[in-house]
Amino acid sequence: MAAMWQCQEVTSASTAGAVRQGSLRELNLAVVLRRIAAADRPPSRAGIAADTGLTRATVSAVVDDLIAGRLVAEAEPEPRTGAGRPARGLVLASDGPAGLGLEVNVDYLAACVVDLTGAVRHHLVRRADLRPASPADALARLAALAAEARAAAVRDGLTLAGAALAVPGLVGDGGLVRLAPNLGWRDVDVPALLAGHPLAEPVDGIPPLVVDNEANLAALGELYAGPAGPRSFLHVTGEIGIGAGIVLDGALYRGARGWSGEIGHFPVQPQGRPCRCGGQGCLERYAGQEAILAAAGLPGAELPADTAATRLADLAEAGDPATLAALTDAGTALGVAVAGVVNLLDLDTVVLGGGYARLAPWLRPTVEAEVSRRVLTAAWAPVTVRPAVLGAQSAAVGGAGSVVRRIVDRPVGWLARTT
Amino acid sequence: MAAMWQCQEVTSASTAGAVRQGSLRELNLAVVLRRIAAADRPPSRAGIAADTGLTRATVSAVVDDLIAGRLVAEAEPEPRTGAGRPARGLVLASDGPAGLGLEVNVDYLAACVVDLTGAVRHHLVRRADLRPASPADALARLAALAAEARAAAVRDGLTLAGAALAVPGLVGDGGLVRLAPNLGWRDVDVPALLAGHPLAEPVDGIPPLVVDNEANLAALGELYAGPAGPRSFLHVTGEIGIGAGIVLDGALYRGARGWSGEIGHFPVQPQGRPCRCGGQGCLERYAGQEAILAAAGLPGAELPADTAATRLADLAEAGDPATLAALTDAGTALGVAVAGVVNLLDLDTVVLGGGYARLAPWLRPTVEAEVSRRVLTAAWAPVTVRPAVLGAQSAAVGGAGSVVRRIVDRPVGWLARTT
DNA sequence: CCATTTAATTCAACCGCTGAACAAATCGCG
DNA sequence: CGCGATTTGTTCAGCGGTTGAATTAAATGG
Repeated sequence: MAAMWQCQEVTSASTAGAVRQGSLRELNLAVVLRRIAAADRPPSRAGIAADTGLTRATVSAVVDDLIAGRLVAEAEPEPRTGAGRPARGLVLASDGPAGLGLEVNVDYLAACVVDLTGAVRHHLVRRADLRPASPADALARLAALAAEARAAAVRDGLTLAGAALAVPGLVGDGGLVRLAPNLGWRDVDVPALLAGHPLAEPVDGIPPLVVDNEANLAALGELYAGPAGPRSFLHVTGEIGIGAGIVLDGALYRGARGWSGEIGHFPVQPQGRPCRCGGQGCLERYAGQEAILAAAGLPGAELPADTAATRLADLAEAGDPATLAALTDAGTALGVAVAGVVNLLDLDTVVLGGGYARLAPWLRPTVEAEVSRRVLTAAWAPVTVRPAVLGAQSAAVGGAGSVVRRIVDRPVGWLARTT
Repeated sequence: MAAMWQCQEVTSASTAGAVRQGSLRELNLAVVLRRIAAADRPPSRAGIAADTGLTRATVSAVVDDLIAGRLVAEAEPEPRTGAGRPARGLVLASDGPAGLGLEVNVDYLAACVVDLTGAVRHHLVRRADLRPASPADALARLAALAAEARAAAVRDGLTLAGAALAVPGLVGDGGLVRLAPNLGWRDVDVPALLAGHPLAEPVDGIPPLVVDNEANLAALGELYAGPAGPRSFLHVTGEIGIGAGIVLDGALYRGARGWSGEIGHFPVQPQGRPCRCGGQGCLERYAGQEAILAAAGLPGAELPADTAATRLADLAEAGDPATLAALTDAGTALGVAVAGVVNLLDLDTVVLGGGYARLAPWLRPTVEAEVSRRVLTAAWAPVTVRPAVLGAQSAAVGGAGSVVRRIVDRPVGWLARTT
């Protein structure tokens, strides 16, 4: 029950559980819907039947359910192909359920609405320094922004099916934020602080809000962004701390306790600079925002993350030698860590996100150099290093995407709700 | 098709594929069989029904199929509990299918037979220096050993359902060993070299032999060894090279291309000793067998892995200061790497296997020290470091276990074969 | 205009789960 | 010793959902 507050993908109902009579329909609804979602052009019922091995009769029945539940729509203009009755293309509905993605960060609040097709329908950002604000105050402001986004979604005829909140910190069970150092949060019980707000009112016993680490949700955002993207990759988010979202075989890997991705404390210099974690030579001390700013000769200012990346990028573009050197050093440290991870996990793609997305032009060459030097299999299996396509805002989009993805993976949950 | 040669677990038939009418039975056979396999005492039909949510009638029908297929047997002596008709306990059959595990290593060949219950029924080891032998010669000797093991299994009334071969190197598709440096193998096509031998003759289109990396299979061995063991752990195999098998959520993680686990080139000292991989300061150069032997003042002898670990253990037990210092240094380097991995993947257990199993008494304290110092969450989520329960021979046992595990995960494959 | 082709629907048949009733086996209690 | 209580396992009619073939729908091409 507590785990429900944590965002988690539904891989398959049958992995562990028994398969009852009704599960048959439940599973086939998911199979057909996933096929429609994954197709690059609107597939026909007959095509789905041929691909999946189901009968055309079954697919028709399943599709009828999906259309009745506003998850699928028929695409009117179908591409002509040859002789025979023309197929009627099936697409994900763009007026059915949608997901609400929220983000609290050091210097902004964000809310976005993503529909079933993955399109970002609305995106609201409020810039504000949230460090002085209390958690209750920050969440109240976030709730107001969420209400605004919800109103916009309703105007579009969308129904919000749930929400996901991205937080820059460790999240435990029950939506409890154990520690968000840069926000100054510790043991903040988000659902309790939102009590009374619609976001916190369970519908059918399912809380509409999940709370998750921003690096995890940002990685999901990248995963959903490209339909044909890599299925295993590392998404590194560079802010004051450095976090990583790990996607393996198309699923976010959370770790035994949900605390995976702490790449910031990867030892890049075991006898090096001491770190607040108690170790020495952690990546964060070489490629974290503060380290880069310091090396670039900028005052150890309390710059918001976004501003810091922009400032560094401006200086780098202007050719400032200190900044360029700082970025080279940071890229080298990052490359050492990334190479270690790639050696261990055999990933083919590394995504630079958060502040790193903006700095990718300068970080990428050094990271790639370290990777190709240190990764054993790099010679005959190249590793791609690229900036995040969603940029710094991918956490909110990824959160919203995770909501709709859950519907695609288990449509029965949504269908049971409406009927 | 090529992937068939690679050992891979079957998570669930429905994860991707459609669910047809017959899949219902297929899935429920797996559900019931898994439940019997995972139970700590022989469960009854009624108990399984209560646990899974299936009807007693359904469970009975499914169990009948399983018994007819020699996968399950009724345990005669059932523990008395109270009033009511006594339950008839169900156990995995110990006279049905079995798996054959094979291993080629630098200084020995091994074959073992594991039955459905996970019991090691036979275990044959031939010590021999295989580096001078050609791959064809080594495989011929292995085939002879396999035939011996098969004969022993047949005498027990067991039916070999497949075989898995553990190799200390990178394995590609189609059973091709791309590189096994310590054996001196390069691009060795195992199925081709075994042509004509029963091991290489496909049955029902399924090749009976899969080839896999020894670190991967050893990790699987540890996974299967403890029924209540950890579901996510790192299994580090210390030999001349250092490999790791990564088990996440109860499944072996292979990486995007099947080459995960190269922890030997984790950068523990980025500006440190150059490594044959082209990088610098790789773990292998500090905690590999050669490095430890050199630090202990032993000649850079071409010792077999097993002998080297034994020699070092003997010296350490005798209190030899150079050896103790060497093991401390190696443990520190290993601990740095392990801490990095645990930070990244949030694992709760690290298993020391291969040669490290023998050296665990001396390595463990330093590894644990580095882990607790460097792992962020170590304070409130302890990490267990322990030697492999199967010791150095876990790869063959794990390979055999993976064969029977595949049957438990998808019993239809076996049942369809016999009927 | 009609044969051809492909898409989607309809419908009887069938597979396998469901639920309840029934038979089997043991314990408790008088 | 006998009988009710209790739990296990089986039998069987019922039913949900897929199957496969026949049918209708809608377009192309000669």
